[in-house]
Amino acid sequence: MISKRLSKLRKEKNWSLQYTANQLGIAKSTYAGYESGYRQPSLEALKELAILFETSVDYLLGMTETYTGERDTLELTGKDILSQIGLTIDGKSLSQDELNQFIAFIRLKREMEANENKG
Amino acid sequence: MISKRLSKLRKEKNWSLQYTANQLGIAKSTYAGYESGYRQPSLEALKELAILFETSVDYLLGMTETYTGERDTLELTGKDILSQIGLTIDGKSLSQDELNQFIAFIRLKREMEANENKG
DNA sequence: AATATTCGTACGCGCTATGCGACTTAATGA
DNA sequence: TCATTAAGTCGCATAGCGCGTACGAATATT
Repeated sequence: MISKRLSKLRKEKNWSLQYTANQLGIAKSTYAGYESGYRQPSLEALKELAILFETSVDYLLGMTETYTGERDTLELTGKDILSQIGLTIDGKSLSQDELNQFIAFIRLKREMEANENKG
Repeated sequence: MISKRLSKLRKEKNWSLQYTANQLGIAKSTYAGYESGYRQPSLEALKELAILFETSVDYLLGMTETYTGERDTLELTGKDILSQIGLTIDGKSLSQDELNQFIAFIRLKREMEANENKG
């Protein structure tokens, strides 16, 4: 069950086994074992998988059919978001300027990916 | 994390280790190992635990309800930060991949600014 | 065309740690 | 007092996790 869902999720993102394994910090053969059903991930690896694929552990294990779990979410484009919650990187707080640049960066990246998928 | 939650759930139901193990069809020492943190359940056992305690696997693993509203700052380089709080841009959730790129981007930007100040 | 790189798949090995039964200790009741 | 139940710990056998490695096929690079 978990193997099929992992395979499905990875292919949806057009990721290779090697790239996915790199993201997780594990060997390619290890991740490949998860997808083939030859291996089962440890609990720690399982959590990492859910985070990487933006889904829930319950979904990976086939406990639920719904894609995502119900985690608290924070919309970064929200007005005055930094006054609600301070965001830091390496202990140094993020400026609104930096956040705006990031949002623009992600929007551009997503747009480019969307164009790539067109062919 | 999982050990604490199991212990809490079992005590809420006033179940003994033996009774709980019987419900799961495993040895008492095995289940006791889960609660003490000495052992980790297999994925199959994990699912059974979630069913028995009428909860989710994500809760047992601490993927949900770990984010407390008390926190006023969020360190983005924190491990498994996205398991604590989902970040979205334009409603679409941010992947760990994208977050890593952002962190690298900000670090580079800060480094360049530091060099500019040198002269 | 020849070579190099990337992809998915599979195998063997070392070693961790899982699951079990047996044992101990403490608390409760007949 | 003895029996019963609960909780906790330990040693052992072995299942299986994670890794490196290697293969054929497909794609990219020269």
